[in-house]
Amino acid sequence: MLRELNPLLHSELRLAIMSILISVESADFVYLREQTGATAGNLSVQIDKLQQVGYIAVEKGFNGKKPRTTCAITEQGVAAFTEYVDALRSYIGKGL
Amino acid sequence: MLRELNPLLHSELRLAIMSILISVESADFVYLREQTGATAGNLSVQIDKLQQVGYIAVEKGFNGKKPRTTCAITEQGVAAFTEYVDALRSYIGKGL
DNA sequence: ATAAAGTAGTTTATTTTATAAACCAAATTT
DNA sequence: AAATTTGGTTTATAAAATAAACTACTTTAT
Repeated sequence: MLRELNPLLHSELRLAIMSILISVESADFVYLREQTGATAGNLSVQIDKLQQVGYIAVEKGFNGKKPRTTCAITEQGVAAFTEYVDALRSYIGKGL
Repeated sequence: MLRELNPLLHSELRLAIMSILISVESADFVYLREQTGATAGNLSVQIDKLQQVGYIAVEKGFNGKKPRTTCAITEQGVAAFTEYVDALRSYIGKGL
């Protein structure tokens, strides 16, 4: 009846990152920090985790002279996110 | 855009407890343990937390000679749960 | 009657996670 | 050239989740 919630996605910040990336092709570190309101440290850690499990792809390059970290969701990430959302349904019912 | 998720409800087990209690008038400890698959220790702790913030009411009585802990969601709990679900929508899109 | 096992939990300890604080390197501003 | 800002990472601390151990009975078997 109640499905299991992927603990990697069941975290406000990681969920926010995924939620943004699923609708946006790609986003850089600064944009994600602004949109989520997270501290840079926390964001850095959580991006790392999502990358390590293959839910997002991270590219480090430069924007002129400034470092620039760009993130994009992967196929695996889309699948995991979709399943997470589906599992959530078992908790919150249709009516709500 | 992305709403904040009540951290008290953003926990798989506490969410499960609330999800069950919102549709059931009342449920006892054993039923909750069975339905959630949680260990008794974890369940005990999380029930305590939900009670301390007033989201559920806990009654300790006896069923014959056996101790019996009964839980029910409160009005506050319903409100909090409803708002949590609403906030979730900002992360997962219309699909829900 | 008593030892063994089961029920219904709570408390304490351990592990995991999240968050914040401190730091680094380079670029920009004053 | 000092101070500040940008774009992060690393390390330390706080908070959570989980498991293990324990309490206090009750039931069953011997």
